[in-house]
Amino acid sequence: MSIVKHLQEAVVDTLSKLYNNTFTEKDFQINQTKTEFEGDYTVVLFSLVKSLKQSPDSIGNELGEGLIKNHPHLFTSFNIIKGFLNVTISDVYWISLLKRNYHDICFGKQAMNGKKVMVEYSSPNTNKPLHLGHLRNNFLGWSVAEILKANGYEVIKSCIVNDRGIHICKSMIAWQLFANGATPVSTNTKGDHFVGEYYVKFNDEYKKQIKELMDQGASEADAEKNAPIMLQTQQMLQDWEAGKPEVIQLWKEMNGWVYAGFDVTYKSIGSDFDKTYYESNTYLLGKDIVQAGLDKNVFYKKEDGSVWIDLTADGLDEKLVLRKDGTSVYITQDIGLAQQKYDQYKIDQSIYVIGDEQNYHMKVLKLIAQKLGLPYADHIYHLSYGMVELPTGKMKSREGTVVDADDLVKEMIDTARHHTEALGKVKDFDADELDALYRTIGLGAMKFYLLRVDPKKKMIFNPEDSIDFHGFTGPFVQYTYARIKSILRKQSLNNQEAVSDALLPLEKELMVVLEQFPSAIESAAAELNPSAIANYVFLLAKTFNSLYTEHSIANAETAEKRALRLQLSSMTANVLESGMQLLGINVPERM
RNA sequence: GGUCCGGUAGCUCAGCUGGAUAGAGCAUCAGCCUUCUAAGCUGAGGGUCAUUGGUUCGAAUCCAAUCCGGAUCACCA
Repeated sequence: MSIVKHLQEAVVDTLSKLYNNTFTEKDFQINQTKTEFEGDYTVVLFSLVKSLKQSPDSIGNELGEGLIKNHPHLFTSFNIIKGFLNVTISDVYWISLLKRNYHDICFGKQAMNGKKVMVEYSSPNTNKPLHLGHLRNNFLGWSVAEILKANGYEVIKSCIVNDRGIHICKSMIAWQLFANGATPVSTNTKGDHFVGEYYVKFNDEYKKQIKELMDQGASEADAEKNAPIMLQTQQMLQDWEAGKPEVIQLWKEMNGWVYAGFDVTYKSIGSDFDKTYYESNTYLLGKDIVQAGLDKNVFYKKEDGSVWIDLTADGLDEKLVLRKDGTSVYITQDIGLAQQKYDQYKIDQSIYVIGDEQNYHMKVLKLIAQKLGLPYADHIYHLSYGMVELPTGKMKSREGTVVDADDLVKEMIDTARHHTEALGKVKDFDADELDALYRTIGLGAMKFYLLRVDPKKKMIFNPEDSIDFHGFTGPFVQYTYARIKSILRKQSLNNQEAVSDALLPLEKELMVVLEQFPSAIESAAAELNPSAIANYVFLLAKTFNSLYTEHSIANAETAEKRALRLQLSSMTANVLESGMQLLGINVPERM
């Protein structure tokens, strides 16, 4: 149980005894005491003033004395300043907490709770390579999965690959027109980049044709509709749906190139999935659900045969769920896929990591599921994240400002190499060890940079800041870990006399932060917010570094102090490692 | 226009279930390596928490209005 919970219970209990009434933890507030005052945690008394008809100071005195009398092992002293009751937690409490947990690499994690969650993330299109936005998505999805696991959930990571549709046909047509049979192998190009080039070529040609048609007097709308390359693409989509062998053959081949490329990228950033869905397999799902919805009068059919749902009563619009020709739309297959996920895994919760431009769509999806009375409807959760923008504005492929994932990874690893070489601390590493280290640091910096911001908010990716390895960054935390490990390699951490007379302020401060790790994991899971972990881990590293510079660990004043600080160091290293692991970031033993 | 999200230091962000003098990092300036890794530490300057009004003992935090920015409202996915 956390110290805050202990304190809440103690206050409730003491208030009840003192004032012969029932209280709950909602009747008062507990905060961490500000550093300028004496004490560890603070009970805010104002809310009690009215019901108890006493001044804050008098309540504080009675409560403070009661707390110490009833819980002498927990609290040692108190003071009251302007209506705030500052309570000091006993060193005995902190030291016994330390003793129980300093060697526990699972500190803060919950036992399995028997619940299953699916986290869907990444969800790439197979017509172009992954970019910076995908990286935010991937890191978020991975981290949220780890955070949920730490809270006792069984997690299934899934990915839906957008492998069909008009956009895929665009790359295919362009390849037919312009490639002369070139392949990734013949051009020595990574498969996803190779295909992406043809997607770009399509758009260039398309624009050219539109301009030609307009020069001949066509309206813009007509030109867009009648450009030969667009007509060819639409024909190809129909051929694909009809299963025309040579189209299917080309589609499979080009998708194969892209998958090979994605595999490399996923491997390099450490992403993987337990289950991959392909839209080419799922796009017909959901039609039977539409029929069931018609039977239940949740949906209605217009004269032309198209099927709709009226969501105007819920503040949304009328939405199409089936075209007049009977083919399904985006939302139809999403309902179908949601059903399939539930049928296959009997999941208790389904989390979708999708950008906030789809807030409306996900709202509609959930609402439709609810209206259909589907059992998983209430457990659909859209983890909506904001766009990643550049200091110059949005990324635009047209202007060539899209930050490619592979390029960025490479750049980060290169930067890590430069920094490491300049510092020259690991000259004895062999080539493999160095590669692994550069990768750990480079990826650590990148993941931390993208995860440290609240997912809901759009964020600015500043290339210069992102390769900074100082301050609020991944390498800062990694460095702190490596420093501790360096000490622990040289010092034996035998399980003895860690008792100390009194914790020094910096020792206590570190202990207080360490104690908050379980709460940090819990609230990160409740909010599905990895940035809470990033902030926590940074605070912990910073607090440790202060202690480290101020007090010697290996050469402490006494043997007891030495044991205490070694245990604090060990626990800090464990928590840093666990916390970073929740972000999908590795920590190096040396750097 | 409707709906949703955001606006906090020069920049990037915390803080938002109301609490004490609004916090970090970067950048700027001044210090600290003969001792456990200086990718570190200590300190300084830097704020009309978009604006206005309301609720209250107390508002960056809650409510309302306004201004600014973004997303979305496709028989695209």
